[in-house]
Parts: sequence; structure tokens; C-alpha cells
Amino acid sequence: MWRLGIVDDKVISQAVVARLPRYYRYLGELKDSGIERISSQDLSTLMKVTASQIRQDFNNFGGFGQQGYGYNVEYLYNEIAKILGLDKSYNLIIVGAGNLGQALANYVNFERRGFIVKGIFDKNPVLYGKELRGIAVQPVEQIERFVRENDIDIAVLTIPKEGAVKAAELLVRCDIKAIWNFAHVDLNVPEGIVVENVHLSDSLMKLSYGIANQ
Amino acid sequence: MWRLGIVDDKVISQAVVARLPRYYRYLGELKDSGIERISSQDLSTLMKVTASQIRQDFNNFGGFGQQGYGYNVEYLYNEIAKILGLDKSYNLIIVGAGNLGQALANYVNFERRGFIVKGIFDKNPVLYGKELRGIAVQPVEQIERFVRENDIDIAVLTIPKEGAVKAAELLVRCDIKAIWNFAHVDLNVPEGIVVENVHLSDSLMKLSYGIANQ
DNA sequence: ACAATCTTGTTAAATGATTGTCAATTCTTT
DNA sequence: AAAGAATTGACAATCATTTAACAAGATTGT
Repeated sequence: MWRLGIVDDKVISQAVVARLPRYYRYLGELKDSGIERISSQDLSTLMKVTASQIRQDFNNFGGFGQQGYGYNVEYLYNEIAKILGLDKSYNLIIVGAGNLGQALANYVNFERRGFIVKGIFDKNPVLYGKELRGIAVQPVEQIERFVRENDIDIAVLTIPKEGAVKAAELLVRCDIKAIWNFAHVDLNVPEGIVVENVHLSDSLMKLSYGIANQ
Repeated sequence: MWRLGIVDDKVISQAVVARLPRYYRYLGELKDSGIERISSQDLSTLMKVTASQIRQDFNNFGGFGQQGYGYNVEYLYNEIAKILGLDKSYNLIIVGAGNLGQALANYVNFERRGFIVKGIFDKNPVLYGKELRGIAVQPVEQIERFVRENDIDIAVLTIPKEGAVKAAELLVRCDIKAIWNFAHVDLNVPEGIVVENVHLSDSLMKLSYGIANQ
């Protein structure tokens, strides 16, 4: 059962996807320092992973290299960008204008990669109208209308866990494509909606495990 | 070759350690709602992982359960806390008082888990003396003295990547135990010093991969 | 143009992680 | 007190990921 012209229905493991951003970062740095080509062996030394893994990883998406030559840095960089969906632009809203929400709203580098903050929402009236990089905080009641009218792809959830599940349900009803979840709770969304969790306290616990177990 | 009385030189896989905080979270919620015991089967349903994995994971650290009964929630909760090193308290400093550094400094829940912010540092003189939850921002030149005098365990690195490698080297010289690294760069520290990375842009790229690949 | 070198993509082997199974044990009910 | 139900911990089997090996093809220097 083939879909014509579509070859990429191979499932890529999460482990591979999780490594792509790091490849992308190193290739970007190589590109910026004027390096035109690199072999899996040299990249392996630089990144401290095996050359075999690098070749295996890239080959999940097709043959980007050339025998006897290696990989063209800029070409590979651009290909990985496409794989990661970084060749497109995304509209996002921030739900929760607390410290973390404000910090993310003020972080310029996301916009440079095509993640455009279109709206910021909070339930605290004190914050209404407060501007972060030219965008005024709005009441959460406006989310549904705003998402529908402004073609929002991603919601960044930076509210306490108590409200997060309800907020996620609302966002799902608004046909959001993805949720970047900073709330310390597991969201339960329907198939097809992407959830990427950033559980800072989990990360801190892993660190403390590291200290406690030498 | 046995070290007397020390049984725990088995190496625990990163996959297992990474799951512990989530167990800890669910057990905490069960405890708070007054549940005294739970079987791996019920926990499995709740957390959407296999019961086998739960039992296997816990058994890495010893037999916490009882046949025919299951696991005592509070006991297991406390045992996992010990494994994660959450029964101890840690002193930390925040290096970089930008948006993210301030957001983390203001986040109260870390203190509740025993991670105590003792100092905040920045290289920008405009911020010197600015107080975050009663702690004044100091010049980065003070880090070395402060770490040594105040028994600091953890440094939270929330500065741009350009300065992060140098900062990490300084912190290593000060005998810091662990670095919680938010800078978008790989730190190279000697064996025995714990580094836990939070690469937000990597996380955002994984999300965008998810959108791009349905 | 040729030989020596390099380097990929691919397949196979090795390692690691997850899931399934079941005997042994404890709990619960009658 | 005995029988039946429940549930762990351990082991085995399966599945997934990583590493190694190498043939095929490209490059480089002479």
C-alpha cells in the first residue's frame, strides 16, 4: 500500500530526532567558521559520539554525504533544518505571563529561528496591557478567538500545573497544532497534537541524583 | 573486589534515572490524595507505562514492594526521594541575572525541594544590587570567593553561550559539584562534576519536528 | 591516467532496554 | 485456619539501539 511519491513513511526513532538539534548546532558553528566539508570521523571527534552513529543517523533521511569526500556542511545544515521543520515559520502564543512566560517572551533567538510570538495571555488582571516586546498581555478569555483569528500553531504553556490540563483542553478545542508544556503535569491530548514537555524540576532532580550518586 | 557494606555499585541506566522524577511526581500526588498502597498494575494504568517496567525500575534499587500487597505509597515516595538525593539540601547560585535567571530565582518551588538560592551574579553593572527574593545581584568577579565561602553545591548557568564555557571553567576551579546549564553550548568539565543541560531551543526544534512530520 | 587514500552507506554483530511470564509469597475472605 | 486471589521479583524473550566492519565509489596527488 504505497502513497505515490511519498517515501518517508519510515518511522524515525525518538532517539534519532533528539540528536538532530545537536547536529544542527554543531553544523551551524562549522558553517559560521567557514568550514565547507566534514567527515563523519571528524564530526565524531568534535561531538564525542561515534562516527558510525552519525552516518546511521543521517542515513535515516537519505544519503547526504559522498564517499571519499564527506558531508558538505552547508548542504547538510540546510537539510537538517528542513527535517526539523525550521524552514517554515510558526506563530505562537504564550499562556501564562509569569516570570517564565515573560522570560520566554523576551528571548529574541526564537524569533530568529521562525518562532513568532503573536500573543501573551494571563488570568491576572494586574498584567493586562503590560507590554513585552511590543505585545500586550491579554485576558485568557481571549485565547480562543485569538488563536482562531491569528493562525496560531504553537501554545507555550507557562502556568502552574493546576490550570494546565484545562488550558490544554481549551487549546485543543482551538485546533492548536502543538503545545510546549512547561507545567509540571502530563497533558492528555488527542492523537496528532504535538506535546513537548520541559519539566524543569525533573531536570533538577536528575542533577541531584547525579550529585548524590557521585 | 568488594567494598564492605556498599552494595550499590551497580550502574543504573540513564533511562531509568530519567523516569524516577515522574514516578516521584505521581507517588506524591497519590500520597496527597490519601492513597496508602498501589500495585504496579494500577500505577501502570495511571502512568501509561507497563507494569513490568515499573517493577523492573524499582528493583534496580531494591525490593520496595510486597507480594500480594503492592507498594506502600509513602514509603516508596520517600525511598525515591532518597535515591534522587532529595533528602538533602543544596546551596546554589545563579550565574546570569537575565530574564531566565530572574525567573528561576523567583521560582519558589525549588526551595521547597531543598534547592536554596544563595547568590545571584551578573556582569552587567546596571543589575548590581537589584534584589530578587531578598538576594542582591553581585558582580561575577565575586563568584569565586562566594562559592568557597558559602559552601555552594550547584551553579545555574543562565548566561549567553559565548561566556558559558569560560564560566564553567571558573566554576570548576571553585570545586562546584554540579552545573545546571541553560546555555546553548556543550560544557566540557572533568569527570565527577555533574552537568545537566536544559537546551530549550533543542526542545523547541523537537516540537517543530513533530509538527513538520505530522 | 593511475594508484593510493579516504569516506560513505549498508549490513551484520553486539549491546542495551523493554516486555512477558511465572514461581513464590502475602493478603483477603470465608 | 484454609482456600483463593493478588502481586512482587526474577528470569527469559523480544525488541530497539548502537557499534563495528567492509565493499563500493569518490577524491587527491603524482
